[in-house]
Amino acid sequence: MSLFREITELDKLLHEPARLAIMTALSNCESADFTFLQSLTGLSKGNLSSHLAKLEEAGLVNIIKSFVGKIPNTNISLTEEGTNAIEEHWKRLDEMRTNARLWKPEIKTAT
Amino acid sequence: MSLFREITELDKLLHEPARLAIMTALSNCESADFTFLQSLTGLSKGNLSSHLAKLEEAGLVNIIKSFVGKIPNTNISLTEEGTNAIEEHWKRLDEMRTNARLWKPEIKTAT
DNA sequence: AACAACTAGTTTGCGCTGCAAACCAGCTTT
DNA sequence: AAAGCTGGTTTGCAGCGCAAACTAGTTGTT
Repeated sequence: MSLFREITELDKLLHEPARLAIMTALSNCESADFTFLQSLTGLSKGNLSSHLAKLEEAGLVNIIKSFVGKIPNTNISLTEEGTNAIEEHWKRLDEMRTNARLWKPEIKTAT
Repeated sequence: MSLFREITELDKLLHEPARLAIMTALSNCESADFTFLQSLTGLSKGNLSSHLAKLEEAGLVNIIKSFVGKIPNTNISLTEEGTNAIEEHWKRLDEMRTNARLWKPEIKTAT
């Protein structure tokens, strides 16, 4: 029961599909640049930009802007906090599902 | 890459934490009543009511109202469509994660 | 040199949605 | 008979995600 209640406390910041994809991707590489994430997720530049801004504000990602030759480049990586957060998030999702699977297939009432 | 794009096509109706919890719960029992779902999820009656209304509108759950003695009782179960939808949703989440895990831990660029 | 088109993003505006709070109807206890 | 349960529904608004518009600089093209 209690494991289920946790799902309603899931961090919306991480659970939003676009950001879940971004964070999951970042958790499996050292870093990625803006354009890579854009083609990975299929998001528009605008959406990606604002999602990244939110993740940065929350302290979950580091965003480093530089120039590669003459061309601006935005490199994104997880902070330690971000790494922990996305790991924890997937753990909660797993727990919810496996917890439900332990049920007997009966009719559930409140009493 | 393509598996990742799917995440941005995740059904928002199902992905919302409260509804994900409701649907996952229902997928592991024959049916459940309103009060059971409320204590399971910790949602207020108001929220639960409107979430269920949306799921019903979408044809994902059946809602049967009756009286148990003198007390009204609302019983909720998945439709076949609902059963398929939640199963498919979890499958997509799994695919995203496992796909990311296959990556080499390098720096990802667009080129 | 001037102009169009492209790269790499950011900002803005609005429609939708989830949530809390208010409300409703009937039952029950005092 | 009134206060307080149970079992919900409706309402209002704040916040969010998205598309479109915009910014800033680079690379052809003529």
